[in-house]
Amino acid sequence: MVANRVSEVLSARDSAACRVREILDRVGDKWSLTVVGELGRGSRRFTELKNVIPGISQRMLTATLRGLERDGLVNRTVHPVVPPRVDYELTPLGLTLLDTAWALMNWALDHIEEVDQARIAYDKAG
Amino acid sequence: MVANRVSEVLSARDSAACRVREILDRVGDKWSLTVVGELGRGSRRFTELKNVIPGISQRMLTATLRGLERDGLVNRTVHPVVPPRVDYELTPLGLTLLDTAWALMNWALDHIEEVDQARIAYDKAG
DNA sequence: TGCCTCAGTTACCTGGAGGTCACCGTGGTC
DNA sequence: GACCACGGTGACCTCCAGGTAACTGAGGCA
Repeated sequence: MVANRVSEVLSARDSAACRVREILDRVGDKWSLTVVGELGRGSRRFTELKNVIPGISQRMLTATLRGLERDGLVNRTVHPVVPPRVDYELTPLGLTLLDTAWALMNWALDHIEEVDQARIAYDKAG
Repeated sequence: MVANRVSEVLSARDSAACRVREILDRVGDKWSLTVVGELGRGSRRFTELKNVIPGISQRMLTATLRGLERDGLVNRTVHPVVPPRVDYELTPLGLTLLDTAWALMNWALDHIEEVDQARIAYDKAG
């Protein structure tokens, strides 16, 4: 994932921004929070996720789910049937992350328009 | 910044995860939140930021600050003196983002250790 | 016999984030 | 006349996140 890119230098720093970067390293990649958001609605199969998340490739869905599983945010349950059936669901830890993601979402809902306006103004002033 | 990488496809989606991605596209790059965090402590000059943020290059600090300014999160004040003096500070909008970043930070403080443990366990299980 | 589904894995390739380094103008100081 | 601080800008390069496409294996079904 995006991880480790930053941690090198910043691990020494103990500030708020540093802590924020640690989670961004873990879930700030292209698909993690999207997947967590979808799993927030309930348990999902691999192919269900693939179909419901537009644009995600099979490879990236696998990689994202592995990353989330590794971080203890998602449980992977394999049913030994054929064709294979694999269910994914949020762990309790994953649910707490979902809550925090909602805080982010609320900020977005409240302020994204302001940001867009600022962009337009900035670009017009150029 | 990281922006526009995702927006293409996901702009159609109206889910929580999508909204979260919008902000991650804006502030999820390598340095933005670190800079916002530092500016949360008060107004800073360009060189002050460069010195206090370990590892950031001049080019990236400039780019990051421009991005934040463009998004209306940071104010840039140029004092026409020599040598130049430029002050950066959070706008009110930037302050609201800082609050949200703190929510993220608190999640990190509370759960990063769990995540680390999960990683170790996952890697050991292979 | 051959094709289907599901859940991947692997090889290969590309775009762009971000790093390094050199350069700029201005005016004070030595 | 040379060097410094400050706040940049631009050329160049590297690395890797993430995309595409082909392949896998096991059993059901026709």
